[in-house]
Amino acid sequence: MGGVMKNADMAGIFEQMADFLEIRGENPFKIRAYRRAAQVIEHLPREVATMLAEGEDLKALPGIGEAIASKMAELVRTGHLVAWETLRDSLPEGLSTLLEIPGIGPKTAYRLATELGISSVDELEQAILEGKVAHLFRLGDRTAQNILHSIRSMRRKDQRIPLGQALPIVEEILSALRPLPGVRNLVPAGSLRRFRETLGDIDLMGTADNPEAVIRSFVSLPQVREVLAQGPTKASVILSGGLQADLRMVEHEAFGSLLQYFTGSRQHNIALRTRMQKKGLKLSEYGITDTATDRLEKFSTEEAFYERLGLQYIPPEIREDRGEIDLAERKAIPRLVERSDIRGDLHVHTNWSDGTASLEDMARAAKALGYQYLAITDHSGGLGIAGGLNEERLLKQMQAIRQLDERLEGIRLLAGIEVNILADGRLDLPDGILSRLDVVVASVHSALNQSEAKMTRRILKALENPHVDILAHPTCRLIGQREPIAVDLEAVFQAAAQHRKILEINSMPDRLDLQDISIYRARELGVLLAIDTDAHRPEHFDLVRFGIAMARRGWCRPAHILNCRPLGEVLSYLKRDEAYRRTG
DNA sequence: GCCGTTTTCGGCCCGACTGTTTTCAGTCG
Repeated sequence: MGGVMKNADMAGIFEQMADFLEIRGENPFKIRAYRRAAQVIEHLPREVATMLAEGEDLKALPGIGEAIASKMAELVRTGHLVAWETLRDSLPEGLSTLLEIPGIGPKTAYRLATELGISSVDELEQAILEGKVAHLFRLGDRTAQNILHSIRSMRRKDQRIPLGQALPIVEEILSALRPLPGVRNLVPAGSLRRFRETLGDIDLMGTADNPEAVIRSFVSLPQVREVLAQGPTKASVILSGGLQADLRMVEHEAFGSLLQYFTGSRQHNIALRTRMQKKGLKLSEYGITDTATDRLEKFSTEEAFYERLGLQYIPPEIREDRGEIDLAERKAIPRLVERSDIRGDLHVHTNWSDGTASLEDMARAAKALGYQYLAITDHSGGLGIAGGLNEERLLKQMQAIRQLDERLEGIRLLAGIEVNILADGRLDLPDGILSRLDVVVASVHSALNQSEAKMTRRILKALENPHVDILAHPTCRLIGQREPIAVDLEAVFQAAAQHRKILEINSMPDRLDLQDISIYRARELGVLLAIDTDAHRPEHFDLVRFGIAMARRGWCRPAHILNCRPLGEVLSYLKRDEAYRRTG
C-alpha cells in the first residue's frame, strides 16, 4: 500500500473487521467496538498519521483502547493489518460484497457462501433464478425474491445523494401528506435534520389521529416505486429516484421522544442511552422508562426530553457523539450561529461574469434579506471562465458598483473579485488592481490534479499575497461528481491563521466546502471563517442555510464567522476602512 | 474491545417488521 494511510481507508478496514467478526459469530460487543472505532476515525478532524507523528496518545480518543490503538499504529507504520488479513483469509471470498445487499446480513451471507459457494452478486442472482436459494433451510421463495429485488434496485441507485438533491423530494412528500385529516406533526428527522452533507435515506416522523391512514397514503404516493415494509406505525418505501424513505408515526404525547430518537445520530443515541442506563433510565422512541418503577414518561417536545435527562438542549447538527453530551451536562453547549446572525454575503456573482442577474437585482435581493452589506465578486478572466473580468472590465464594474452604492439606501455594496489562483500560486490579476478592491476572494479553478505538495505550495503562496482576503471553496470538491483536490489542509489552516486570512464555508449544496470536520479543525486553530453563498442569481441567497448548517456542525458561534459582524468591523478586519478606500 | 462517583470484571441501546415459523431468528435503523 503506497502513500500515507488516510482516515477514511482506516475506518473502512475497521468496518470490515466488524463485518468479518460478525460473520464468525463473535461477541456482538466486540463487533460494536470496531464499528464505533471506525465511526470515530472517519470523523476525526485530523489525520491519524499526523496525530501519531506528533506523539499523541490515540487511547485518549473515545472508543479507542489498547487493542485498536495499536492496530491503528500498525496501519500507519506498515500500511497493513495482520489481524484483518488473517480474518479475511479465514472466510470464504466475496462475503463483503454480499453484505452490501440490503436484507442480507452476516448469517445469510455466510450461508450463501458456504452452502452454495456464492462469492459475487452476479452468482447470487444466478442462484436465485435457478431456485437454489429458495431451497435453503429457513429461506423460502419469498425471501429469495426479496433478495433479487434488492440486488436490482441496488444496481439502479447511487449510494448516498447530496443534501441539496434530497431536500426538494422531501418537501414534495411533506406537502402531499401534511394536509391529510388528523395529521398534527410531520417533519424530517435522521441525517436530513442533522444536515449531513449526503443522505443514505429519508426519515420522516409524524403524529396523527389516524396513523395507519397516513401510512397508507404514504405508501401509495405517486413517487413510490416499491413498498419494502408496511406496518401500523412505520413503513419503508423506495422512491422513483431509487432513494429509500421511511415514515414512522407515534401518538401525539410521545412526539418529542420519537423525533429525538430518529434524529440520531445512532452514536449520539447510544452514548445517551448508555449514560442514562446507569441512572436507571431506559430511553426509547416512546419516552423514558424509570427501571425502578417501570413507569413510562412521555414527552411531546425534544426540549422536555433533554431536560428530563438533566441536559441542556442539544441542537441536531451536533448530535454526533463528539463531546456534546458532556457539554450539555455542564450546560455549556455553545450558542451556535443562526440565520439571523448573518449580516451580509462576501461572495456573489452577477451577469458581469457567469451570474444571471444584474448588479442591482442582486443588491436589492440582499437588501430584502436585511443584509447590511454585499460583496460583488465576479470571476477574473484568466482562464476563460464564463465572462471573467479582465483589468479593464473590472475597473468599469468597480465604477458601476460605486455608483449603484451611492444610489442604494440601506445596504453597502463592496467591490470585489473572485480571482483565479494560477497553477504556480500567482493570481491572474496584478496586485495594483487588487489593492483597489474592498475584498479579494481567491480560488482554484484549474490544474486540479496537481500533487498534494504542489497544490499546497500553490495555495500557501496565494495566502501569502497581502491583497487576498478569503480563500473560497478550499477543496474544490463537487459532492458526488468531483473529488476534493489533494491539499494539506492542516498547513492551509495554519497559514490562514498566521496571515489572518479567511476561509470560506461555501453554501452551494453540491460544494459544502469547507466540510464540517474541516470547519471544526480550522475553528480550533483560530481561523476566521465566512459563510458565503457563491450566489449566481437572487434565489441562491437562500442557500445560506446549508452553509449555516455546516458551520453549526463545526460548532461555530457567531464570533467565528466574519459575516456575522457589522460592516465597520468587517472593513477593519479587511484593513479597508473608509480612509483606505478613498486613498486606495 | 471498551469502560468505570455503583465496577479493573462484568456489563454493554432499543424496538419494528418480515418470513418462516408454532415461538423466533435475522435484519435494519
